[in-house]
Amino acid sequence: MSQDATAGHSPRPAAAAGKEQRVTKQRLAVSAVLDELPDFVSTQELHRILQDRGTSVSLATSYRILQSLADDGLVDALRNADGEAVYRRCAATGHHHHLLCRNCGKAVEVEAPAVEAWAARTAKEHGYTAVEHTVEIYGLCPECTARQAGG
Amino acid sequence: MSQDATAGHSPRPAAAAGKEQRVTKQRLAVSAVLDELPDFVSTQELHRILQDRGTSVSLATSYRILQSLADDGLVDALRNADGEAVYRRCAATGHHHHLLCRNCGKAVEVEAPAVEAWAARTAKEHGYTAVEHTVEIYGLCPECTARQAGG
DNA sequence: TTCACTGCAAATGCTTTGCAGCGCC
DNA sequence: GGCGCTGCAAAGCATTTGCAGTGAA
Repeated sequence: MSQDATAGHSPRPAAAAGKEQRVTKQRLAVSAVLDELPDFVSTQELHRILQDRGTSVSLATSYRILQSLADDGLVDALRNADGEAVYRRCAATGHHHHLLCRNCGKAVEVEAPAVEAWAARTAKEHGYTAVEHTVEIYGLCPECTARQAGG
Repeated sequence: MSQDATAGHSPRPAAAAGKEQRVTKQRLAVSAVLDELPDFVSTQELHRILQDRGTSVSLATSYRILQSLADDGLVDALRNADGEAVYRRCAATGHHHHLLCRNCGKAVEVEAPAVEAWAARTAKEHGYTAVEHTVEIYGLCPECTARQAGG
């Protein structure tokens, strides 16, 4: 269980060490994309988005910037089910979850106040702090359900 | 969107497919180790333990066996903070979720009847069928919380 | 006997790192 | 002008896969 700078929030004093953080266009580009995406993105995905915009940033640099941001607590970092590192801007603006069709991929955004409350309560019961959660619902959307029923 | 046998529980009918499961000494050895370990082990770790015991099993086979066990719902499978797949014998046989410490990896199994109900209701509202869901809560366990607060 | 399982090693894909040049401060 | 940042490509590592031999049923 080696645990270094991988996931999440290490509340660390900002600007404690002597290393300063330079403002480069690559860093701004990454930050801008994160601002616009409400959900977690993998580094690979973010890199692809940057390419689409023309603000191409090297893949290695994308990794470095995201790690650096996570290290400073400016973004949330965790792993998705595939084991990829995923990041999200820390501000919890419009937290929501997804209802996904496992056949056509269609996604519906859903809110889950009950789940939020449950997660918070459960975590507190066990003494856990700095809590965060992921919830995904997989199923067949109406169209795909009909298609499968039909034949 | 590859979400198959990765994290958590996919309630699937046991022994549904035509493939039978043969009882080999490798499979028994892996199963025996899992029985003795109360916590999550990575495949690499389990492989090392097997070597120490003399019941050496190939690394690739270890991967295959663990995946197969997880596929049959006989073990819990998820990812630790390093992105490694980790497995543990399923204490609770029923459907449940996890409360994970993002610092030390400690896991607590929790039940969430409210979440189950919410997921089912939400899916139905949107006309989704054959529903399944994943829920994970990440936070800092009491010990790690104290450690971080202290210094 | 049959065919799933196993072991080996090469392949895959995400992530990290060394090094030289560039640009922010 | 100094030094952190970037890009490139190769390295590193966990995990997967092809293939042929072995053993469970």
